[in-house]
Amino acid sequence: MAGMCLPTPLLFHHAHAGCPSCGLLAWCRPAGLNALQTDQLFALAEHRRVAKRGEFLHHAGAALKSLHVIRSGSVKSCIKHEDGREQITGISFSGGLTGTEAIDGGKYLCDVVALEESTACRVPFGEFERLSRSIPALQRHFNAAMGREISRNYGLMLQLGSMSAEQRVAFFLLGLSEQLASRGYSSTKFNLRLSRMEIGNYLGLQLETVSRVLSRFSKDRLVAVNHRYTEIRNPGGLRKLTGECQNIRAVH
Amino acid sequence: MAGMCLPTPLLFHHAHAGCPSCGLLAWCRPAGLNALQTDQLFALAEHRRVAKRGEFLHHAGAALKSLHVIRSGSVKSCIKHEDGREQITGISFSGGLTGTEAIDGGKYLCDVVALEESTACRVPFGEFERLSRSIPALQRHFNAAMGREISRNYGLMLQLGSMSAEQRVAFFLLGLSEQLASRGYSSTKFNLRLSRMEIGNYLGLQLETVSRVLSRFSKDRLVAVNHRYTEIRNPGGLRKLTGECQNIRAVH
DNA sequence: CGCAACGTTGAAATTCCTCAATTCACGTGG
DNA sequence: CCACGTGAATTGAGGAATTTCAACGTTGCG
Repeated sequence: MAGMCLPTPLLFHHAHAGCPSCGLLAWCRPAGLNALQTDQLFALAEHRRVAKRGEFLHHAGAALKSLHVIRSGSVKSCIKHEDGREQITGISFSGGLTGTEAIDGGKYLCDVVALEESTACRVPFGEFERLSRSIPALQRHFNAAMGREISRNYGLMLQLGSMSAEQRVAFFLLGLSEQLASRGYSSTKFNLRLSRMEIGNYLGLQLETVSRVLSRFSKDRLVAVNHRYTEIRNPGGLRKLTGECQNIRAVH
Repeated sequence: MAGMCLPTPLLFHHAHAGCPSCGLLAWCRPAGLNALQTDQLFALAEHRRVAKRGEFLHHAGAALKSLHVIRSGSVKSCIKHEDGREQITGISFSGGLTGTEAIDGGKYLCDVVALEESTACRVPFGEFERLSRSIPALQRHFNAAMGREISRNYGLMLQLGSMSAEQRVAFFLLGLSEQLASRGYSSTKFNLRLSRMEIGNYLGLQLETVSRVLSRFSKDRLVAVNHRYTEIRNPGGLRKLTGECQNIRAVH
């Protein structure tokens, strides 16, 4: 893991209406907010928080102050045990929301770490909650985002609970592909931002198993893999492996 | 599986202030609502929906109309695949909230099925959402409940991802014990409401494995098991097995 | 009583993990 | 520019844990 554990004093830029490809905007666009409401939400947030690979958006155990909406790049969320073991619980791309697991207890349960050069919008939760009361569409959208997180995890549990190594990896690749496609990237060719170990951790497998499965897929012409560069050659074949469970996404 | 798939016309009683041990009350009590607000919430809900073992609170795929707060008994939530496989994603007792996974897509993803004679309060989601805007404490509490669901699933994922069969079963029993204790039941002696198969499904194990692990625990005097009647004899021993991860609960 | 569902137990098969050796990519410093 | 070290990835072999298949006992219900 490249992550270093320093408190990270990151760069912030303050809100301005012209933030064209803002993650927060991407996040709230589906909410159907009008211009005024969008401005209100914008005024709340600190925009363009920049994090290099391995830097933390927040640490597990810290008091919940803000949620983060990913603007660009990608992050992983992971729970840490006292005994040092770690479990990746999610991977978020632009438009993704992190920190919701902290709302109940008031403390983050997860470390959230950038997987590459990434930017995020930081939304103070208290003020956000207050604002969302006066904007029904925002509240609605927020509830939906929480619900999405819940249902996503259900899918993941299905995976971890009852799928073979091959199925998990196939599922993972397809989910990634779908995610990237919905963000406007190629759905068939991409660079993995995760090491074999991280993938294994996410899927409940050992890194060697991940590697072996990828090799097998490679041999069967389902994918072409060169270290982290990945090309999906036969999505249908992968999908057949997973047993037609495409209705539940693996990656958010 | 005992569940039968008929549309279930269940009994309903309408709200009255004197519903003394109401699940909805249990749910909203921590929210710190005043008498008037409690009345408003009460007026919204249909109370004491009765379901016998195997009956459905709602079916996967149906449009989200209501959330349910469990009042007594227990229910399981499960996702179903097209290919027939099923995965239990949660078990809820009194005070538990179900249906949140439907908020995003507007459709329930889960079947919610009574594990025993149970009662629930049915809360129409649209009206609830509206009411919660005018009662900050309620909104807060609802967000917390959603967050709890999310963090609970993280714990479950940790379990499914990287724990041995023994650890999972130990974890499961301890979680159950803790849950029952917090509901005022004995924490050491209880009747499992789940078959071996259901437990296995929940934990990502085969039913035979569950049975074997329970036998082993029995031999080691960690528990005494007679079919579904279960007695925890040595909680410390179980806890040691799990590797001190008691901070994340397995059962809600 | 007899059937059906549940639970237990054993033995064989399989999957996945652990340990270990090797290669590859990449950055550093001589 | 090349040697070197480091971390990531691949591959193999052996072993452990879990699943699968199968037999059998128990319980409850029609």
